[in-house]
Amino acid sequence: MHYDFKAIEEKWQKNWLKNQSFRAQMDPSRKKYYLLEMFPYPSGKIHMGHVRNYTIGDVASRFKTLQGYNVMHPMGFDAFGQPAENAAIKNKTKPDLWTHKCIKEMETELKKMGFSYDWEREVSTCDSDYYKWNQWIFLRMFERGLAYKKASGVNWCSSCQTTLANEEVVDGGCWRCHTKVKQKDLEQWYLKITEYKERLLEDLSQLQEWPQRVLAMQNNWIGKSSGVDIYFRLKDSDKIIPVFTTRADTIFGATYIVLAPEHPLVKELIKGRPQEKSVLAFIDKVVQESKVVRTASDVKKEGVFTGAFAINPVNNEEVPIWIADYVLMEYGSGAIMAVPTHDQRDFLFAQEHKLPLRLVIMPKDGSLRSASGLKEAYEGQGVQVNSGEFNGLNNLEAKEKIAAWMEDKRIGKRQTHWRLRDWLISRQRYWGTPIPIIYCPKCGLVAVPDKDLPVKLPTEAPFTGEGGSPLAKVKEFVNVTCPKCKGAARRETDTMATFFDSSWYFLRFCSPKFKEAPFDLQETKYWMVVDQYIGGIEHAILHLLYSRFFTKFFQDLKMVDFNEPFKNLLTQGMVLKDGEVMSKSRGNIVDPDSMIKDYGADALRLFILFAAPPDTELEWDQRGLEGAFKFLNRVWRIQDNLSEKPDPGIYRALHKTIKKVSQDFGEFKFNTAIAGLMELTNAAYQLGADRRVFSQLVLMLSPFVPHFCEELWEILGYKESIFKFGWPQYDPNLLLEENIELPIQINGKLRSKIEVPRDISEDKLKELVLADPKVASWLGGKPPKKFIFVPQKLVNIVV
RNA sequence: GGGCAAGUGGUGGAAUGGCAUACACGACAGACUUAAAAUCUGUUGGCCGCAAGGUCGUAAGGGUUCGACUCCCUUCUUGCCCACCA
Repeated sequence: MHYDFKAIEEKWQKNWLKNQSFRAQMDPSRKKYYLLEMFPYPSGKIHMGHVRNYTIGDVASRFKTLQGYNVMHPMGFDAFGQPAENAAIKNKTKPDLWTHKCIKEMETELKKMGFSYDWEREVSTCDSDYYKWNQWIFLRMFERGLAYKKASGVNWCSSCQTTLANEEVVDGGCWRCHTKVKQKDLEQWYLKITEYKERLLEDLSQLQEWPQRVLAMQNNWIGKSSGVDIYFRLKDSDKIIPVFTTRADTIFGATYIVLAPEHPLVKELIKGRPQEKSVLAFIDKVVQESKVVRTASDVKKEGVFTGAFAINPVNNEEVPIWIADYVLMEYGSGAIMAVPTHDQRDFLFAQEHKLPLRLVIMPKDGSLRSASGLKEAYEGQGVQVNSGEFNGLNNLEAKEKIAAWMEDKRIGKRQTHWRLRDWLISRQRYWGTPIPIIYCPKCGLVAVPDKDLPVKLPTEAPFTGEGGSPLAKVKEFVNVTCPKCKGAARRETDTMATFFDSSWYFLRFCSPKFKEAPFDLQETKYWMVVDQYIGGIEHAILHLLYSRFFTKFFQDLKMVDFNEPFKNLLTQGMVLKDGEVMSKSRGNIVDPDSMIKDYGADALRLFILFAAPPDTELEWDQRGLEGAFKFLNRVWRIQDNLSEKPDPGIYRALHKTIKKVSQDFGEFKFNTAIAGLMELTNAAYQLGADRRVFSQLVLMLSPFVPHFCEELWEILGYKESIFKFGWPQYDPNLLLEENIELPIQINGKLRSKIEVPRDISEDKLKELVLADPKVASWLGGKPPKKFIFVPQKLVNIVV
């Protein structure tokens, strides 16, 4: 028979709710711990990824509670977004009703897992109490010029008359009707995150506890790149074309330059030339192409000659000016110098269009002496050749010297470019936060006054997934009076990207019901920063970058007094089945709910933590879950066999386990912590255990399997919840053994073992070891060459 | 193309310079049982050997070291992220 997990789990879930066991209150006399897991999109059902993420968080939270911290562990819902619109269309309901129904269902599922959330702090981003503050924050950014409007290209489906997210472009076509997706210019709202690029980059160095991988990804995304803008002059003109390069050392090998099709100088360059028509046709073709298609990696580089020439300022050579689709207007200066000998892309382009090559860097091994017969670009280091006064220099050295020389002669300037772009937040969708702006024919762009917030999302809107922004069709919403001149005006009908909502929710959790501002200064002073943040690697870039950006913005407004929101970050690994990511489309989902039904939430929690360390992939194994369940039953049965006088060895085992498990907890090594507790359980079977030893075992298990342990704790006679007790301490004296067993190696290979007093002297040990018959036979009568003794570790003899 | 991880028994994994394979799953055997399940107790990296023991062994190759799964170099493979970024 197994323990009655169903009754026990229900009993304690009710008990925790009734006693508000996880209610967190500000208390300056106690040390706080803010533990946060990335809040979910309310799809209705939790999946194994959620179970893993939230179990890791729950265990850490309960451990910190036992350690005596004042723990805040909140939960909420990232409730705006397109899936609700799609589901509403499909199920003929409203996004509002559908979302709230899903939230209810998801709360129930989370409670069934026994997670220790403070439900009093719950927030949903789709509630006007929350999104009001999105609008408020947006207006503060608008006032400072950090929220601004500009025309930009979007993916456009001319058949559905709607914009498409990049994910909705499938093989260059609309996901719904397969019409070829085009690029269309629309006026869109942006946030000027680029204003914070230096701080976002520099402050990464403060985030010592973040995974290297995430730091590297953020670093790449921000993409600081140092190089030189070189000023090419247009032939027979005073016009200057700056080109950006990180390889100034190759400037003498530039045999042509290439402009982006959108480059403002292009039209002027080609005017009246025989090439004008064909160039314009090419530009038309490229510009219309959606960005998704244009930047697809397998596309061949295409380009045309403009008929114009420019002058290379270092040697006054004439070089042809080309236009090609692989040069992007948004990066650098929208123009590049091409050095086919030392850049692979330029090399391929030059081959295709029969453009000349010139070697300027010679590898030191002499394997390459001229550009003829070159099969691919040489991108390695070497010595400068064909480079005027810089010949003979190492190219790395030359790179610096050439840059300085060009600045001197005013033909170039050192320049830093960034990959980071401003953040497009406009969405032509219904289910999101309305952007609080009014367009007045007289006053122009007018901010909605704070006192009129929130701008509420109308409950009804004709959203069909086609035909542009749904809010634009709601007359009562669109038609307003201008707050300034009281004349007729119209509202902005775009909504905000949902990443906006999630960029500050961790601050709202500190004071979720606060009415005067997005968050209460006193509360954030106490609770922030988030001590431990846990979530999926898929948010390594955007969500974390945006949250860091918002935090720095609040810091500038003096709304917070720190510059980074998340001290520690743990990115949990994915849950796999048969080596593949669990997903609906693959049809390899294991439903947590049915696992809870068969084995209980505690067994599920235990398995998912035991099967792999939190930050690596986890392979689902049904038999592993059964194993976890069997282990719990094994622990359960100890209570029937408690003995008054167990073998004293059990006490040493207990204290060893306390030490190991405490250490492992601190490093999030839950799998080895559980292994340690299994060993202690095995020892209890072999050596017997008394009530005290058993209690401590239960106490250490409680963060993993809380219902199970609360029940045993009560059976053991304790009157209060197990989580009101302290984490056990180990006695170092109990860990010391009189005699220890030392391995003896001969030439690094284990050959024998010897039992000696733990604090034995080297001389005494040597005597004993050399007398060992096995050692003697290996020595063969000769004295050892070397005798290495690592106290309390091992002995190694070299013969 | 760039970046970051990782590669250990039949399987998930442990050990981050000092006894390779902890813990678990699976398999095999024994006890209990009329029997099965459950439970308890053992055995379980390969090869040679009746055994004692020997020998090989952490993707491949090299190096550092008394000693390497662990550090360094080269190569291969897999996963993730970024990418016409000049």
